[in-house]
Amino acid sequence: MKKVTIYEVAKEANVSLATVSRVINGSSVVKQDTKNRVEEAIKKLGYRPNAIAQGLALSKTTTVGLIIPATSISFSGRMINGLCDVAKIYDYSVYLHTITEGVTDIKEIIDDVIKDRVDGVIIYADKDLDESTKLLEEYNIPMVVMGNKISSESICSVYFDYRNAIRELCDGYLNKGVDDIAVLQDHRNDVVSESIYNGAKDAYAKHGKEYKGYITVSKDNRSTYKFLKSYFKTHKHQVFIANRDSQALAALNAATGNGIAIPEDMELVCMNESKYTSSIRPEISAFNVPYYDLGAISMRLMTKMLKEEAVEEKEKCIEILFSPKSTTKE
Amino acid sequence: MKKVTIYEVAKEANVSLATVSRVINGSSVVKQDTKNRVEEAIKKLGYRPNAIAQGLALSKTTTVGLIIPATSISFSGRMINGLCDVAKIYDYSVYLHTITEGVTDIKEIIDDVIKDRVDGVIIYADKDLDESTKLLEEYNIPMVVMGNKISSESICSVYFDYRNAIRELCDGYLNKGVDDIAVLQDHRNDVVSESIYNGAKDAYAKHGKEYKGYITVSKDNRSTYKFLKSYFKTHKHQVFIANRDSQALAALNAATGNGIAIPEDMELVCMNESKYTSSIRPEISAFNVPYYDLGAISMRLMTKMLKEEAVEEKEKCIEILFSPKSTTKE
DNA sequence: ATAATTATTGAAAATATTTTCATTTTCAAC
DNA sequence: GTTGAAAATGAAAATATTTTCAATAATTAT
Repeated sequence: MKKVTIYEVAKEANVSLATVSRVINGSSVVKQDTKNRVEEAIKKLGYRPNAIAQGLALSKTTTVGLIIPATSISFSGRMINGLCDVAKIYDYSVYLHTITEGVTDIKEIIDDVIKDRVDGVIIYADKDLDESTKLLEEYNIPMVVMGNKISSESICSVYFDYRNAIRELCDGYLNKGVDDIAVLQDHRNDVVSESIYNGAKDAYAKHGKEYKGYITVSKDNRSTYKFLKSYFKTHKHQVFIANRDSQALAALNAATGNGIAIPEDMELVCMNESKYTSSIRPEISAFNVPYYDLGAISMRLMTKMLKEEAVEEKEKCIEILFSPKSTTKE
Repeated sequence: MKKVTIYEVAKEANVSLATVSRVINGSSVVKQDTKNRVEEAIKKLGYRPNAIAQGLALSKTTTVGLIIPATSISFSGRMINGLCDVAKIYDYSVYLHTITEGVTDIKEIIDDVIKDRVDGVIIYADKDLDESTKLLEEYNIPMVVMGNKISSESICSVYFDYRNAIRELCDGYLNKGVDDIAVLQDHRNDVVSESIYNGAKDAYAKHGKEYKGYITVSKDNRSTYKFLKSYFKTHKHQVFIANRDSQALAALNAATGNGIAIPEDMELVCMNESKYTSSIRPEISAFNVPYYDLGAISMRLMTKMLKEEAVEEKEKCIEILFSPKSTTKE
């Protein structure tokens, strides 16, 4: 229908394309008088710059590709939100690509982002990076990895300090003489599990003990409950730490179902506070994991890489805070 | 660094740009022999088409803009997943834009998608559409609305049949003589709340009764629990229906905390089954809301609109299925 | 073998912008 | 009123593709 280009604007304002372009891009050299004329013409004709043509002319698209495992979206909505908010501030558009484990060929996604000529790629990877991301380095496409400590010439990373969080938690318990601490994990073999394991080990080592309280279950929640229901028939711990909120729910229900009172008989701690961990009773302790910040910081880092501002630290470790159950007062 | 264009490929294969373009786009007219030569050249040089230049030449970007309220991401991860999966099949790229209520100016997002020259826009809107989306119609940009029954010349919509779901649920109870059915809702005034209300009203009307069991609370979960904890001190219902899974959790905990046994004293039903509703005990009944399908169907509809295939129905209502608690066997 | 037809290929224009470099205008200083 | 410098502007090339239309090559029918 109506298709207004810079050319029409130029004609309307009686100037050249170059001048219109200068006005659009806020170049300082153009005279106030002509600037006004151009701006009027733009408004009158309803002109809107064409990002595609700009992208072609500049060989730069002000877009970034966000690659995220489908399963992570549910618990990382705030991360996406933070990322998008910051992208908006710096005028970047975000391409979204989801990975379905065992189905998606990551190589295809990489092909896509290269084809779309994104300026940078942000990827959520709680495991080692896929081989195909190497291609991005070859193409000199800056990359930010979220959720994992990985870095190289063109890669920055932002991740949570689970290790320290659980180290301090365990240390606190050990100081009080509480040393039967169990950690529940699914067998995903991700970096969070690993950090948690290492953090606990650290704390035990500090106290001259060996850590053995690691319990592994399937990642399916229904079977988590099932497993724990029978597990708690024969086991009881002083402290029980669950990674995901749904696992904490399962643990809570399985424990109370077996007559184990929370927190009297067993303290339950969840590594990821959520609206679910805060809408159950008895209240449980949880760590507040600032996902919004993860996304926001990652995107900010990306803009720095793209604008070639100084990146003071290529690896940003975000602290996660223990929020004891008392924060949720009735 | 290395920047291979169609021009280099042409030179390498000893053909013209036009021929390379034809090979890339799978045109049938090109001779097998030259086709092979071109394909070899492409592989040898590692050529990758530039979507930006294609976009400019074709005035069509094979991209769609996805606009979604930030708060919806957490419960609609599968929707995004379904949408992206289908987008991938049809070779569309997805731009993601999040709305933070009270903060984001939707007009700016619309400006962005127009600037990016997306071919279509898919928006999750559980309320009426923002005025600024009118601009998309002016620009003839096809639109699919998810979560709300809205349609016009250039707008299709896909939504869940909450109304019928709850109508049948209530009807079933009323048939058994159970008529004290309470519905818990936050005061978001969205289309889901409205459907639920209307569905209940329908059922009661069918039985010649007036529906009055509507309970409204704030949307903050902590206060939901708080509210219900005191509510259940003085009230008790035969059936209690919560919309969101977190509300169901709060209700479950508040009820049992007041000595109301679920399901013996009161049946609890959640309109949105999730991994949370299935990891709690006692088990509660819930509706399985196929979010993946919502996204997938919406995207498929979009591709139809963009390829100008026949769109047989502009409004697609997706059935949601009751999955009684017994499905989660221990 | 030749004309007619069909299949294949290439040249050039079109897509909407930015940017370099050259030109023109403005304005102060002489 | 020149001159010179600085400020403002414009012409044209560059960005990487697709597509139309014309030209050439191959094939078929005569």
